Amino acid sequence: MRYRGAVSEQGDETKQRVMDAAIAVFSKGGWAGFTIHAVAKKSRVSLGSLYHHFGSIDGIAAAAWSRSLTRLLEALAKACANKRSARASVEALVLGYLDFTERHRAEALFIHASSWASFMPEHAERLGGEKRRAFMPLLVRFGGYVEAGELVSASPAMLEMLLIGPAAETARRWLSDERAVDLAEARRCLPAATWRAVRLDS
Amino acid sequence: MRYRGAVSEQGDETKQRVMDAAIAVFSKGGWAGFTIHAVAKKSRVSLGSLYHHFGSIDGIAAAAWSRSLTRLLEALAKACANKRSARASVEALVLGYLDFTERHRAEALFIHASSWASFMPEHAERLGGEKRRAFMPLLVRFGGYVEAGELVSASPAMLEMLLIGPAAETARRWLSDERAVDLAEARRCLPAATWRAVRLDS
DNA sequence: TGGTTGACTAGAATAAAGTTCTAGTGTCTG
DNA sequence: CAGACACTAGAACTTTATTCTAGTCAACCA
Repeated sequence: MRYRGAVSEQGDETKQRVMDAAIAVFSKGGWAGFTIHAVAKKSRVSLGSLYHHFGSIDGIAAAAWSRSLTRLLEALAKACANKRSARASVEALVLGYLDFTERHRAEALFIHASSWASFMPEHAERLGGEKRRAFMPLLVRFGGYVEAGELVSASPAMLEMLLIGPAAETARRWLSDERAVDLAEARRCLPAATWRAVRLDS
Repeated sequence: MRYRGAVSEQGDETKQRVMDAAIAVFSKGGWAGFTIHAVAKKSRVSLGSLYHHFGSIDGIAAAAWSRSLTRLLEALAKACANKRSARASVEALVLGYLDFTERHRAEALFIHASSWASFMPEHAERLGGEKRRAFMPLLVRFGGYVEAGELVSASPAMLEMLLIGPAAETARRWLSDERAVDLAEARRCLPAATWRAVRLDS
């Protein structure tokens, strides 16, 4: 009694376990340690299953990246969800990014270390689309503030750069060297600075 | 009559050619095509020489990354060099980043695609140090503006995030998909926005 | 109920990539 | 001139990614 539709629960569980293992393996040894054998061993899934589910080691990385990014964006959407003002939303977004980075270090590391341009063509396009879709709720929210004249008028893409640029750069640096950046200071400094960059009236 | 000090000109030329080849190879085929055999073929340097000069394929990537980053930071320093005001410096920095990205696409791609955390321990520490050193002139300049009360008071690291965060994020996006972001709009929008984020008095 | 199908698992065999090794060449230096 | 040194060369070897053959197991159906 294990079937439900075309894909079994067991297969799905296996996939989740593989992605968990991939992130753990990468987190411990970087690209150098990120081999399909290491992922197989860590997840206790055979090579055959790995290739059945993911097609290649890039496929594993792409799936794990995608899942991690989705989680990050969900966390950000949730962080802004109940905020009333544009300013509160912006600040919650920035803090949410920093929080996710600190609380889910391995996943954040994986997101930043493996930009989807690195997985070649086949994955790149699909992942780009997924990213765009996952970003939608945030774009809608902040697009609304632009319409309402509370944020600078700019294309969604530009707004995104201004909103997450400093937080993303900070996350990157912290992930590659925790001493390089003080997250506590970032939490104090970045939300207001980001707000200054995007608010409409000075 | 080819010697000058401990290292020959010929060896140095070879190294440069290898780094050029590495960047070209990566630019064309991403990580998937980035093999030591491909770099050897493209640069027309033998495997023996490659390993003599760089030690490993990671060593090649690290050297190319380091050289590219140095060039970027030199371009940024130059862009700010003759600017008098804090605002002009900030705006020149942002525009310089976007210009470098567009004019040296392959190198910019390499910088962003291979964050030094990816090359494991041995390279990571050295590269971190090199980056910090190369950043020095900019930190001094902008640190001066902080002292003078023209920029928000923040640690050098925080200031760096605010200054290059949005431009770096924009570069990343443009490099992975040129349609995703409009560089012309970025040039219009980011300098002023970055300035708003870092200027002291509102 | 017993055979067929399809998702999934398993790991040996193979192909591809990274690294090491031995053997040079040519130049400088004592 | 002889030894040391920087560099070049590519074959041999090792490690890693991928493919292939051979299963197991649950659902479905004649």
